[in-house]
Amino acid sequence: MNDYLSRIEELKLVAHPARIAILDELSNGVKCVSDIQDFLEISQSNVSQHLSALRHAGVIDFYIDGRLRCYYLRQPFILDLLEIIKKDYPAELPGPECCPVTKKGKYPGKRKN
Amino acid sequence: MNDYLSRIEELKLVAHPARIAILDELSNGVKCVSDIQDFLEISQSNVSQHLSALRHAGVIDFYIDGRLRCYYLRQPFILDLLEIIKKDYPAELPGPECCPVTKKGKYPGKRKN
DNA sequence: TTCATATATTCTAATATTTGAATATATGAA
DNA sequence: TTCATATATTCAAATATTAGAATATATGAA
Repeated sequence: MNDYLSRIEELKLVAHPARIAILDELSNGVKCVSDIQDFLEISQSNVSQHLSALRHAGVIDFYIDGRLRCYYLRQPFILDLLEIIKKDYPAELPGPECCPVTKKGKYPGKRKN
Repeated sequence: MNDYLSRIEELKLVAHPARIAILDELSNGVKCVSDIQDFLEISQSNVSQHLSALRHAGVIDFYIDGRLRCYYLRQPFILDLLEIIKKDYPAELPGPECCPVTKKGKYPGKRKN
């Protein structure tokens, strides 16, 4: 229940184009900051800020190779998330029965009106 | 690509405890606003605002039964999202090889330092 | 009609997020 | 040492999100 809420927090943190792009890249393996910068069109400090936010949330982590920080994915949840972000879906779910023109129908719940 | 970005927008919109709770409830079938209010502990106008935001994004829709607005899920993507939000995951992914104490290792990328 | 119920909208204050600019730090090379 | 590279941090401005209060609207019942 608490875990459920923290997953929503994580979702919120991650729901950003640059962050998703970073995570998508990391899902293919370790990347250092400069390599991440190369395919993102944002400033160095901004890349760093995104990495920092993701790291503080435990979504990613890094190890060091000389001057390079080698970032990698830590949260398994992210892999599934990336997958469904890229998946194709039908335009919409089959709806409940209601008139397609007037959009009127019967409420199946117990509330009486 | 454009679709990919709009899915991230949708993710951002949806990454909120009340909205996830609403969508989770709707994933079990049609609900009218009052029934949604009953299990959420937020004001009527706030429920309405969340529903309005979700509807404008095409995530949900409604039909009418008298004074009731019967909301239902429209976006198939949301069902998969709800599923992974509730799924259990191992604490972390198997990391790349690096010293667990000093956190030092070799960068596998082509960048030379 | 009039009323009560169901729901939406508008406005506003509080708060959070995002970004760029400037600056700081750490490390390997010379 | 000194320097250049790789990366982080801090600050401030711009912007977006959230929630409550007040009010509006639509509908069925009386």
